[in-house]
Amino acid sequence: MIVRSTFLNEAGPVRRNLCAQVVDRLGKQIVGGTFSEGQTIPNEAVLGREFGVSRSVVREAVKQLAAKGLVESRAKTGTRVRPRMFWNLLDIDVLGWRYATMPRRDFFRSLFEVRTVIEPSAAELAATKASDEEIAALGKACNEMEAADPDGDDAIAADVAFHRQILLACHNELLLQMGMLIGVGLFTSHRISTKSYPASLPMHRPIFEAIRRRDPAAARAAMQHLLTETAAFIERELCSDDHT
Amino acid sequence: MIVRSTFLNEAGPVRRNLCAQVVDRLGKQIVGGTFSEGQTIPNEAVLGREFGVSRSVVREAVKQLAAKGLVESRAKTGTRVRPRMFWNLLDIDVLGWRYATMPRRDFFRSLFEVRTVIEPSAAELAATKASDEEIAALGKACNEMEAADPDGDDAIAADVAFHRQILLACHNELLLQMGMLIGVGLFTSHRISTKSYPASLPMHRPIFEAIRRRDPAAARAAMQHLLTETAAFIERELCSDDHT
DNA sequence: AACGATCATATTATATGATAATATCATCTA
DNA sequence: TAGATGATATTATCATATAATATGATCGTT
Repeated sequence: MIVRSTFLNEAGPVRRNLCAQVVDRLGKQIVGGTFSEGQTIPNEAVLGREFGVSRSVVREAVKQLAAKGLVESRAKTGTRVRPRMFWNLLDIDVLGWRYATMPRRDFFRSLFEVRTVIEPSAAELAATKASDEEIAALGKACNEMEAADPDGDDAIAADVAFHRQILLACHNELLLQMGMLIGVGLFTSHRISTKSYPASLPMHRPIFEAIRRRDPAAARAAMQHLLTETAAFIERELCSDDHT
Repeated sequence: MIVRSTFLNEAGPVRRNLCAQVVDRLGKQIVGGTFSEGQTIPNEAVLGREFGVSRSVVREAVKQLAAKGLVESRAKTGTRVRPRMFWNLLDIDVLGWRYATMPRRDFFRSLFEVRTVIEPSAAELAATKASDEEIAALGKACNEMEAADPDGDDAIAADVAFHRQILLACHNELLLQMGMLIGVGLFTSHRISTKSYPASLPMHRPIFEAIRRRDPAAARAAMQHLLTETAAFIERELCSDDHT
């Protein structure tokens, strides 16, 4: 049942520890709602049988999920799912599981709200603090966006790189990491709505130009514009598509 | 050497698992710089002897640290500290360890930069989306801030509650969790600079009033004002104090 | 000498089984 | 009914053994 991925070193789903696999599967189940809040999940021995691994592996996996705030284990009581409120959504895994199981529309709205909070301010900050090298890198990212095949993976990568470079220019590690969360969201976006890329593409260069001119207000405005327009575009697309 | 905290149920340092203790101690060491980037930490057996616990406990702890991005373990190679860039700073533990070992001035600047990015936008958003109940709660938090003894713990708690309530009113789980990170920072702030509380207190009510009037622009401006002034106040205080 | 294959070794990865700690629940007693 | 007591299930910790695997050494070939 379990694929011993140890033996597949090729392309496929990255070669990983059994423990990591269990974390992933259990995590998905919990975030996906197989077990509801407050419910106790099967005990370690049962999970071990279910996943085809030893109790030690299950334990290590459960500990990791506990560190992510998903569950809490206590002797005799068992391990129970903590209220969603305590889930560490800023954990990249949790976020991924969440994005994967969320209704599309909710996902987009939530993502763009966060982007709207962070990115315009970040652009403003970057216009103040960016070094010449960072500005050059941003220009390069801009070029790569324009050069990439809109339907290929390079396009996504270039888009993510552009936004990441702005955060990088803020010289603030916390902001940078928040940006990486947004990056995860962007990847998910692209996978769902391919048409938004060509639409948003021309709005990127003005952001770069503003930052290069060291014009914070213009940078903020340009980023704000990009986000507003892109959000509206995707909203329309979702409307015409279906009503998931 | 190790205190079996299982036996002390009193006030003291919260009763916790051995595993959690090891996570905490090892985590602090790593973030604090006892081991530098790329360096391999002692193997599981040695760490076990050092902390006075079995290898299994060390393993579970190391797995958790790996989940936080601090280390990476591979067979034969051992467990090595990952580059700081990969550390999951958005993890509440990592952030705490980091704040504790950072120079004060850097800490404050970084914190206020993040707050300036998030909170004005959040205030704006809250003015749009807050429910009547949430506005009432915000008002209550405001009253409690004004009523609290400026030197007591209640003051900090009320301050954190106020800012948290604004994030809560945004109805966005990601923003809320980012806010909780700021909360951790606020606690640290208060512990270092007690004098900033009375200074910032009168700037809170205008924020509440703006949100109650559903005036997004005013809410943003009021929050911006609070942050700018408080940051300046603390900067001055640090200057006159010492040069850590 | 340079290079590649092979093997020894150290370390983590996984498995297994035993004991301790502890929260829940039923039962008993006042 | 309330409180104490004990049985029980489950996690917490420990100890030990085996497997997998990456590093570095050794050796042989060119």
